[in-house]
Amino acid sequence: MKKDSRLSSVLHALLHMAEQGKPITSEVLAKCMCTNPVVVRRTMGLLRNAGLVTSERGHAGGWRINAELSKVTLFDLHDALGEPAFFAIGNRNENPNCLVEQSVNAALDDTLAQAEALLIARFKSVTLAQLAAEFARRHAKYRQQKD
Amino acid sequence: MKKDSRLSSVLHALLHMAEQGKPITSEVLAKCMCTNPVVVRRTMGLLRNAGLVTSERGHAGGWRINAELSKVTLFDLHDALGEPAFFAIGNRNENPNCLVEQSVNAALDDTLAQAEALLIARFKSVTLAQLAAEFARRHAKYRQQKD
DNA sequence: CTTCATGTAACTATTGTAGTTACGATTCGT
DNA sequence: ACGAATCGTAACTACAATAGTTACATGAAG
Repeated sequence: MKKDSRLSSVLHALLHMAEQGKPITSEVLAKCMCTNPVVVRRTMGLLRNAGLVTSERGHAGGWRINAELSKVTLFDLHDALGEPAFFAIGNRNENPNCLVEQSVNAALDDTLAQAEALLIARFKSVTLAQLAAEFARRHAKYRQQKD
Repeated sequence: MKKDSRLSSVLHALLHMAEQGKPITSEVLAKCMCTNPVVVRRTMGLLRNAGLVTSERGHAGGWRINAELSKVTLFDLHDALGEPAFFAIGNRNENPNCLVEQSVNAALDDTLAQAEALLIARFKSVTLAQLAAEFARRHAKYRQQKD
């Protein structure tokens, strides 16, 4: 299956929006992410439903962040996107009668649950503010190398 | 995307094969897993390529385990299946020029890498023998409840 | 009232497993 | 030698979810 890159997308968009004070249009975000404005609206719309961003139509319209960067975590974004599945592997049959299959499912479920718990814990611990700071570091280093 | 259930499938098949001394046909395995013999052959063929099972054609043919149960781990099976992707989420663009996107990718990559390391460690620590033992426990309990 | 934007529906493209059909290639029993 | 049982494999369809595209409606600002 094709990987879901929406979390990656919205993080990219949100950090660019954080840099700018004014609203950014779907058109600009789309160009910046090598895609189409409709895809941007569709994805950002999920964040709007969750109250994390606002959108305005017409002249000087666009998208704006509606939350403190230090209070929005990757988990919040993943949640706003509808909690897409983390894993590309899973059980063949979730409710088997076969005891063999039940044992197999239990073993895989247990392992995946641990990995998911780790992912969720990490997602909850990373904020937009931290990512913005990390970007600032990269940016400073880049400018330094350029000189 | 549809989840990859091949690891689950081959575990189920291998444990049934371990129970039986003689070869099991694709037909029987298929029935047991509610699928088609061709799907079984296709998937089990990957294990044969890795030397974990053997197949024989003709009368009294079928599939047989070709390894010690205590030496085959979930990792070995995942490897034999061609190391399918663990995750259903990922970066939009793996080699971006944009420094913002690089920061985002680095953060996600780091988190996913940790979860993947955990999965791999667990997969390496679980053997077919352990799963067979776990099944035996379930089986005993089930027979006890039935009495 | 025109232009700039978002909102949204509808359709296609993509990607990989799963399922199905068909047929070829072996092996064994008689 | 024949025929049935099995695997081997190609080719095609089904499916599911995101991504991409086209088209058009809606609303806000000048």
